[in-house]
Amino acid sequence: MDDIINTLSEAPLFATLTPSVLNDISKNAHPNAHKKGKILFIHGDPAEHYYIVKSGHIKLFRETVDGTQTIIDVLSQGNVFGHTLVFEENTYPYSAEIAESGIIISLPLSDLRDALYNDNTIAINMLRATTNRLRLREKELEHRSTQNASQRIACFFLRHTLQRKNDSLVIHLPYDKMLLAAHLGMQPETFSRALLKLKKDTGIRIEGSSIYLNTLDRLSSYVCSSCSERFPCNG
Amino acid sequence: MDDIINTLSEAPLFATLTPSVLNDISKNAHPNAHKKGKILFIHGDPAEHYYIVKSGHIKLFRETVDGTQTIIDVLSQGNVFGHTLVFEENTYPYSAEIAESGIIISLPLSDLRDALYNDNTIAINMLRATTNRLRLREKELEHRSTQNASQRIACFFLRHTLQRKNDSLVIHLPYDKMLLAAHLGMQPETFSRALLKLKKDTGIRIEGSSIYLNTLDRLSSYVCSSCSERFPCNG
DNA sequence: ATGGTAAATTGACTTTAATCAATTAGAAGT
DNA sequence: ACTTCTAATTGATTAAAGTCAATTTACCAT
Repeated sequence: MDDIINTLSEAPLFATLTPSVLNDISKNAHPNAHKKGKILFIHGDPAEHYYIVKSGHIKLFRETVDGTQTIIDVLSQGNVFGHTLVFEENTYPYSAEIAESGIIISLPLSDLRDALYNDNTIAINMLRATTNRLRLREKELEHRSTQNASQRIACFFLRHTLQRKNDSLVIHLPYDKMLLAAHLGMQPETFSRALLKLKKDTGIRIEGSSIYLNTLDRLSSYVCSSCSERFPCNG
Repeated sequence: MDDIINTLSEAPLFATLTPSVLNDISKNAHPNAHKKGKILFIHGDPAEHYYIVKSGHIKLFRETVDGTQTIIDVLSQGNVFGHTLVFEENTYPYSAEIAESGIIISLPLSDLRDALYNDNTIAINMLRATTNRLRLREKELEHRSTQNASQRIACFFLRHTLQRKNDSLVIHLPYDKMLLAAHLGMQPETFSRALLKLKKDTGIRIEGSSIYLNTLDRLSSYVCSSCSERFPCNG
């Protein structure tokens, strides 16, 4: 149980909460091991739980009648999802599937709802987090019109290295290329060709799912020239 | 001053607030008439005010070094913007320009900040509003990959008629076609041709900036087949 | 180790939208 | 009404990504 509280308090959403509030929120938390392919919920299901990723990867997506999938997001360790459905009787606005096996903690929305109405810090934290996410989406939307396929891939690499805060210029793709392609809004074939072009244009080295960057400078000038923000951004 | 309070209370963000809180928030509100082309603030400026549109249209946008603009949103009567910068020392994440002359009310972020930390309902309202906006962006992102130019235009028409809640099947474009094209993420030339195609495909009638729809059915089956939501959606 | 399955790549081709250039239509101001 | 400037349309062409099909590669289970 301490373990769960620890995981919770690592998320910015809950970081600043008092131990007693944290306890309230997590009293009905359950960690579950899930295998790749497992569906957690489907777009339109009544929302009763929200989740925290302890390990593995989750794919949030929606699909049209004819089966075309769009990836909303791919979440990894520490990310929270489903918590925006805290209001009233709500349904999930997307489906969630385990993309890489791992442990997911589920928590009842009702507990969060209670805490939210009682404790202003939770509301403030959630507002802050949601605003950040909104900013990310706006930037993503910008990128879809100003950046080509190769640039979007390179942008992902840059953001990925910045997030990890390590000086290493080696990237190990966190999940397979098909999913990454979908996440970046392109076909696998396009991804493959765009990555090749990126290699030619910037001199990065590619070995399977390991990418070796030479310098961040080279990449950032390749990418960020067609973005409204300067490198390094808070992507 | 009553006038200002009225405008404020029409926004969902402030609708449920008590008169005394509303008063606190609006005590330093100033309505200003602005002409088309006027810049309210620029991406990167320190954020000190947020705004409510009383009339006219505001274009929120960002631009890359080479001058390419991306439209984040086009706001009209009743919309609030800039309020998400309520936290700490922040800078505007986009620029705002008057797209159609009108009256804009400016309010200091500091007043909102004070109210936000004191009154949980404001935080909750803002969270709700921001979550809705996030959902819209997610859907927009989906549309960019699943819908073609004609469908995106038709989708705009549908959402526009639904919002107005009138039975009339006549649409008067709220702002000029160049801006609408940019808002939908396409070039003016593409817009022009896509509108022509939409006319051929669905039999709508176009007279300058007036669009006459025959039925919503025809349009919605044309559009919503490549969307993950059924018509009518909450777009 | 190996056979089977899915991912990834590559090629050929099509579709869609962007771009460049020219013309026409419209609106605002004098 | 006329000038002027900008918006809107249309045409011709190019560029980018999607699609369809065929291989090759990588990985998992036995």
